[in-house]
Amino acid sequence: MNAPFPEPARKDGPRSLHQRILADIEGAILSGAWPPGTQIPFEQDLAARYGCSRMTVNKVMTRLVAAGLIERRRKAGTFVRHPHSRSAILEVVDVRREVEGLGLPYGFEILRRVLRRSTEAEGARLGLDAPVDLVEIASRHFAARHPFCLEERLISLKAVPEAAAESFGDLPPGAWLSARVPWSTAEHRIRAVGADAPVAAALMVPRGTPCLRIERRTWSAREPITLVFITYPGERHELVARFAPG
Amino acid sequence: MNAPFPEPARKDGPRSLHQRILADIEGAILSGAWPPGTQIPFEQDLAARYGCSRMTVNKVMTRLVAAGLIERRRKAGTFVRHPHSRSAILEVVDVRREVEGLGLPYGFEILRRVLRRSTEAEGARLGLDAPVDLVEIASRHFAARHPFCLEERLISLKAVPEAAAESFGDLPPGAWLSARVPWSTAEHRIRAVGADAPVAAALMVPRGTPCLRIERRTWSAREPITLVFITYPGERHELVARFAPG
DNA sequence: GAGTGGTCTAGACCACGAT
DNA sequence: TCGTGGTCTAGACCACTCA
Repeated sequence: MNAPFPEPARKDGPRSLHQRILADIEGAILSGAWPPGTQIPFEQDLAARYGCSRMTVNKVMTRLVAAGLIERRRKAGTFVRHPHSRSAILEVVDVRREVEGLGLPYGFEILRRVLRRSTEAEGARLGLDAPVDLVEIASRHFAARHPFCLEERLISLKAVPEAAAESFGDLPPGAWLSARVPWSTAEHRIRAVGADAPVAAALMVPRGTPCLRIERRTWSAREPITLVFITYPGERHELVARFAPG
Repeated sequence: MNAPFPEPARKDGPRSLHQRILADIEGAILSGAWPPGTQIPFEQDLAARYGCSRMTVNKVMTRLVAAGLIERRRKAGTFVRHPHSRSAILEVVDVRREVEGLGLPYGFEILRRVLRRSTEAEGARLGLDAPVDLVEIASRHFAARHPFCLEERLISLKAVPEAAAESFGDLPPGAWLSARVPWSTAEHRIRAVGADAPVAAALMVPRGTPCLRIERRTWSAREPITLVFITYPGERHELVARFAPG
């Protein structure tokens, strides 16, 4: 879990030294070259490597801590943080926590799991140039034995080959992915929809019931990882986000 | 538009010097003591004021720039930035831009405007200890002469006394507020709802139509500013947010 | 106890841009 | 032109925490 020095990112671009160091380290983390838990070289070593003073490296590290990409412990060193969310809107992907946060027992069930090639429409949604192999997983999350939400997910096997061999019997795909794959960008699209027949059946509500539907796409350095639709039944479910300006 | 030195925030708390400086300046901006456009004292003056080196002040300023609270121009100085949004989820409050971004002509109409005292339920929602005077405004936004969304808003006159005299005939309340009041925290709650009778009438859709409803609350340094519900009809409307980890 | 990060200094030179 | 921010140095001391 130790990292060598980061590969210099691009020769062009960054004017200042600390911007270059920042780009190198950020690149190593977001590309997956330094997966979560990796120990980053010490400030002194990085300073020597870049031929600069410790202060310059420290400024970069301070920014990375503020950005939530790394955590630091005195004497122990600096480590790549595990993926995390910044707002409740993002935490929705960990449905288990959401349910348990309500004080309800959590349940989980796989409805469908298929290995196949991406269709043209999916390729467009995922921003693909050419079709890729993927896993399609439909699953249901329960709270106190009642359907809580429906999850329909595609995982690109080009980005995450291990997903082909995973049954997701124990760990829901969202949690499995977030523990394994670092991501650089995510996009949410949130809509109100009326339940169509399959959704109504899965969630056990009348057809036409207003549902909150979240589409989430995740990339790692331009490579699409996953596309997921999560559908919550009825008017009770709320998505909450808190912000500060900047 | 020039600022004196910032008032020290609290005597307790912040351990390190640059944390104290950060808290002071951030406090001055978010409290409204330094409104947008205010010129902040020069680095050298702040360093002298706090009895520290310029480097220490600079570290704070760099963080404030990264946070988007200030902008800096060589030779000119450092200024408090005008309020801005970080994601499309926040930009939703400027419905006009949203509509014009679709290439459609924008329209706006006030349905109701009432000066009154807050009810108990509203006080709870706003996090008030005691009732306050407020303005209640219902308005409708149009795209290409079709109802685009319904806006139901409360503005606290304790936080924004000028709102009592404002008719909102020209400028929608959202735009009026964001140009005037700095905010420190906002909270969104997003739900799917079926249109009830008044909503169905205002948006000209059948009752029960799934609608996306956003509740947005905004505070300035613990003082509630506004509570607004925005309801979009049907399944076509999407809320989009893009994130990077950290 | 020793090594790490946390913080800070008192300078320095440069580039930009307002005047 | 020349004052401002942008960047960087080569040290320093301290506190925490792991071994």
